[in-house]
Amino acid sequence: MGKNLVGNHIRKLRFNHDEMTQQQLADKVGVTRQTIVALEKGNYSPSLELAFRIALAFNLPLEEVFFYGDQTKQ
Amino acid sequence: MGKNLVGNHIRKLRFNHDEMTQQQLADKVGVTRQTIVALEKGNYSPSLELAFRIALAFNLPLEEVFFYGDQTKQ
DNA sequence: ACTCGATGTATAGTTTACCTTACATTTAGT
DNA sequence: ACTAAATGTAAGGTAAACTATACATCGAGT
Repeated sequence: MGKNLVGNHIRKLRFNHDEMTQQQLADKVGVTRQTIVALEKGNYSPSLELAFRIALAFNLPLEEVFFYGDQTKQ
Repeated sequence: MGKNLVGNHIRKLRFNHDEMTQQQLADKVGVTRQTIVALEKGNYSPSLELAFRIALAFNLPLEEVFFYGDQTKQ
């Protein structure tokens, strides 16, 4: 119940990005698949450093992948 | 020795922002002064959530406060 | 029917972000 | 000279991010 205030579009972006799999994204940004799973599920939000690497993996600015202010909006 | 790849402009921004003190910024974003000190010194990078709150405190997009890719550049 | 890749879930362990407290140093004001 | 605000530094503790391993489920091919 971490009251996670940060959301993300990782799952959506993975599919827009040539059907990238969790494992492929994990490898690309240098974490384990478990971490990607947890982020997609919203279990916790990533470190800033990891957030930057994920944004880079999608060639997007960080704020188009992650957003502050509750929920699935935006 | 965290090999911190994320840098920030917090100290600079504090002075541009009506001479805001470490303590004032800490209060505004809901952490202790020690955390601000550590961030300014580059001891570690903040959580994504805290990064968002700090950017909000300066009324700037996150990527104008924090940057990825080594060093004092940018 | 069988295999295999992708995903979901769980548990235990390490690392690091952040807190608390405390004290020392510098600078400005009186 | 004294005080007080702002900053630097350090040590011990908690919580959350992340790893490692393991197993289970589901869908697509063959």
